[in-house]
Amino acid sequence: MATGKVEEGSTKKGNKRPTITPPSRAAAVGSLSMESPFWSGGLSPGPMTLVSRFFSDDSNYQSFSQLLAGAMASPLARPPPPLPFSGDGDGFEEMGEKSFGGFKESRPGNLMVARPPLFTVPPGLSPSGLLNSPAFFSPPVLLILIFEFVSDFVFRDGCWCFVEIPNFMVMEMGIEIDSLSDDPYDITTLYVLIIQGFIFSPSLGMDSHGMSPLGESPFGISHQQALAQVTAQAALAQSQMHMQTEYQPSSVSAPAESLVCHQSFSQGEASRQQMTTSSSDRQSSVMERSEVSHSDGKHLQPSVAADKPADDGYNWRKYGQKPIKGSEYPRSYYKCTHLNCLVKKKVERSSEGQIAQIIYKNEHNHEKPQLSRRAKDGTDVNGNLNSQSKPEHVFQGPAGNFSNQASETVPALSVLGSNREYNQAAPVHLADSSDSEEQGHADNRKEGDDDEPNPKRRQLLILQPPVLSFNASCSVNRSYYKCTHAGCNVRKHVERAPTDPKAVITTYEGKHNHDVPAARNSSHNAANNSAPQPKPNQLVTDKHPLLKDMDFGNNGRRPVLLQLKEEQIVV
DNA sequence: AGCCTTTGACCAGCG
DNA sequence: TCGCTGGTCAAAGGC
Repeated sequence: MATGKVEEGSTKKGNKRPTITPPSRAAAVGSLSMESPFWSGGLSPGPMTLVSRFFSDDSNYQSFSQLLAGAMASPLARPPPPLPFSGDGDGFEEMGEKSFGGFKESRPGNLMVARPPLFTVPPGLSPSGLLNSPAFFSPPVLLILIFEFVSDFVFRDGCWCFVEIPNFMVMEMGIEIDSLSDDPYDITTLYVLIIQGFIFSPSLGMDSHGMSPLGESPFGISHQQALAQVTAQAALAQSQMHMQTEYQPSSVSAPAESLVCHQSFSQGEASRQQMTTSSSDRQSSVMERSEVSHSDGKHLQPSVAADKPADDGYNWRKYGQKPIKGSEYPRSYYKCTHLNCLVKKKVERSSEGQIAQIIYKNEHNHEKPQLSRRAKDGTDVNGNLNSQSKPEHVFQGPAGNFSNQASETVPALSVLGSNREYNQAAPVHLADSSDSEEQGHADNRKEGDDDEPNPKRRQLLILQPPVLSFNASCSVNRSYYKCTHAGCNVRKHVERAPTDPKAVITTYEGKHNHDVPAARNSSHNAANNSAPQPKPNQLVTDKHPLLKDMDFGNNGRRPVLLQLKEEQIVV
């Protein structure tokens, strides 16, 4: 595949870190054509291929939207889904036909870059080069940018600009481009594949093996590797949901606490980054929330590479570690710090430093510690019911399965993260999977005693992009809304962020199948400034502490919120 | 001061 | 019995 090559750069520690060289213009030009090798062989390109194309410097193919356009125009493409909502004149309410690279594609009429860039890359630096920077983009930041606004890069006015594209297009692309089913999980997978291509490849690329069917990705990470990571993340989220079943209406989605929370990055590295003011601020706002510090140059790796295993809500004390043959990462042994609790867990990491497996022994004989006090004194103050870990829970990464077995296999990734393992455990909550802070943010939801995860909830968990879960403490101020439109099952879950009473985490479930009730638009919108146009099954964080300093240029154009009926649930 | 991590040593099981 | 590996202990040091 001639999309680009991976070069090696050196890190501060002397480790080689791949850098990305954008593919040649010639290679990218043809990508616009349906007859191009991009689509040749009847095989649709994988996400990494898309990403590589996306990073092309070719002026004729510089927009991610165009990639999407190509996907939309694929003969395999399904008809675009009906717009779930009408916009606010911002360009989502209309579908039009535009021509890109000589073919027509169906896309919103005003999808073109019409507003100031939301994110700007300094001139002379392409997104690929930008992402090559050790910590320019912390995963959470980029994920937020992408998931929150489903954005797009275009080269404009000498800068790479981060602009907005409709969410549904990406979803559609996810289905068509990668020949994935219309299973939302697959869609999510694609999401993350793409994003991970942006974010994680430079570090993961240190391991050059792993050729995807499409060839080695220009990011040094194979499709399978990325998929494995995504799978693991989703599985982790699922497992955590399973293990931490809360008192929560089954129909209400739960934040995927663990997914990205395991994403780790170096705060110190971040602080050294020289970037545009806006981006810097945005990043720092997130970085400050992350306790993860990777001074070893692995900052760009998935959170799972963090020193601490994914947060599971309990406090652990490491009591030993053993070197593993063939791996530079030792196996770590942890004990639950709760008095008389015999639960232990061992954490094994892959050759890349990712958590490959977490094995639990015994059951907790206590409630899950509550975040705020737990981190301080280790006291379990949880007044909530909690479920017990099954004896011998086995959390596995990419190779694991999600089934509930005697040896339960659950995703180790995140991520996420000690909260550095938004397998806070990766939030996508942005916490890191460390047992302190992240746990502090970790969900303190009550664990249920039903061993069988609610199917719907599981689906929602997977559906949610592993990005915006903040391990909110949901024990208080947990409000639920339901769209009152006949036949519309969209629900909204609003909860306050644990760290900032002004911050609200809004989770949408479902997709509106109707237009916005015009009469309600203005008033409701005014009353709910935290009501972005809901994206299907997407976690939307409104003025969350992690985002409050982030100005995405979305002011004044927030989509109106559909009428929702509040379902106050008192726990 | 308390908690945690690190790390070397010890012990047990297994081939 | 020996060597290897897994699991644990406990002292030392850091935060």
